Amino acid sequence: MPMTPQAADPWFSALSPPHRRALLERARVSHAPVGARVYGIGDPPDGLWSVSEGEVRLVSYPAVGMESVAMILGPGAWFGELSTIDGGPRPHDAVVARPARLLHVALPAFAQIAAEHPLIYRDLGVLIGARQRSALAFMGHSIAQPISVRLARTLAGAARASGGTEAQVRQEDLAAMIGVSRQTINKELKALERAGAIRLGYGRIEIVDAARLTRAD
Amino acid sequence: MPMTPQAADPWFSALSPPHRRALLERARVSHAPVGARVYGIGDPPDGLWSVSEGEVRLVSYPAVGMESVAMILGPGAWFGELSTIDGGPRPHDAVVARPARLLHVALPAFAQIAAEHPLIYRDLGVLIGARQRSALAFMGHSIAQPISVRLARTLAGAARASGGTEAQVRQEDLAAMIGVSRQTINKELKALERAGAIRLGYGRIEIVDAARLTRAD
DNA sequence: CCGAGATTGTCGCCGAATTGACAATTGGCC
DNA sequence: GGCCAATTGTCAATTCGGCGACAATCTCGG
Repeated sequence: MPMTPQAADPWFSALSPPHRRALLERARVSHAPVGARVYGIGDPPDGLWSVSEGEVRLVSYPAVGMESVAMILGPGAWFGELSTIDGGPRPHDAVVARPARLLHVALPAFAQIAAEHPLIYRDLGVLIGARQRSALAFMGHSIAQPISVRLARTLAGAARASGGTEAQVRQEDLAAMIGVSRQTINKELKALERAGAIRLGYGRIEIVDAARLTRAD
Repeated sequence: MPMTPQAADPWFSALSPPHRRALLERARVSHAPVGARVYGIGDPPDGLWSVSEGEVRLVSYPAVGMESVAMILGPGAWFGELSTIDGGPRPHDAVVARPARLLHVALPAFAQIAAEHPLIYRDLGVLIGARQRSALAFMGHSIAQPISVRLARTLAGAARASGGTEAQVRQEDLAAMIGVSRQTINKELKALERAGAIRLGYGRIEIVDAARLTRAD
């Protein structure tokens, strides 16, 4: 595990060296235990964040009493860019799912970076664009693809975020991400396990055969 | 109807005057008939566009033989920002739905603007951010809200895009936008009509009582 | 003015997913 | 080590929306 997992992130590693350096220099390190809320939905912006270690999840509440995990962020991922660029309220809760070391570029620090490197806004736009492309792909799937396919992609994504072959999610989380009931997810997962693609555990799912998983049939 | 409907667009009108001027100065006017494709899905970026008159729709194809209208753009709306900032392929087809006058800021022109006004990238990021917030809201609804609510919001949005109280969409388009069958949409529309919220026509839907429409129950 | 194609209105049947319920299993904590 | 809460596994009943089909209505172009 490298000292700077940010180097493994496609967005961050594509930045120009001065921009990379500026972000890292202005960032403060902090640690947060499981359950901590980095920021809450509706909060005013407080700058840009990155996960160095552990896991952060962006969750929203589409209806009262319902919780939906929108994104799982592992080491190297940057987040909080939307409110940072447009100044609007946070669209998600960001909660720590596994003990985390975080980088935080506070809003004044970001403003200083921007004053020195105005093109940092272009980078931020590219990051939002990447999120937008993910969102578009997700919407396409949710309308057109059967549950088995969506489940397979969600599983693969969750495992990739954690950087391994294991997704630490409850079946109920998967259900909320995809928008179906837990019972339906359980049935599909059992089918995937019978097919030898995954192995089911308590609060975690191990991916045994990634090829068979994504070749959803 | 003003000479520059762009002034009515919240994004464009919030730009700094120099940025506004730069975009308008570098833009070329063009006209396009119904059915014309401004750009196609997968195309390399060719710059930024805006609707001056008429209507453009962004459509995607989540599955073979399936067509889904993602967004309806009326006078004043700017589009094409995603590929312009990240250089990636177009995520949609942009097709003309009503005879249109368009503004086009070609990629080299945009590069010149950016060289002179680097902060234009911030504006572009804000525009993508607005789209991202819409997408997040949409995803929340599509998972959690009943069809009647999603239909009401989609109708309201379609009418607003056209700048009036009438949405020029086929029921089949609504079905594809929301992700249900045309028959289901028809049933819900009939219910809304009985409730006095809308009036149904051939290829168009008139909104009679916007309050009753959004107070979906 | 009229015909062809497009769009809407409405069946009934069927399959899939939700709901509600409950037992079995697991993991953490005192 | 043992208890409690959380999670998983599974069932039956029921509802909801999809699909195929077809008539009715509308629009547009010749």
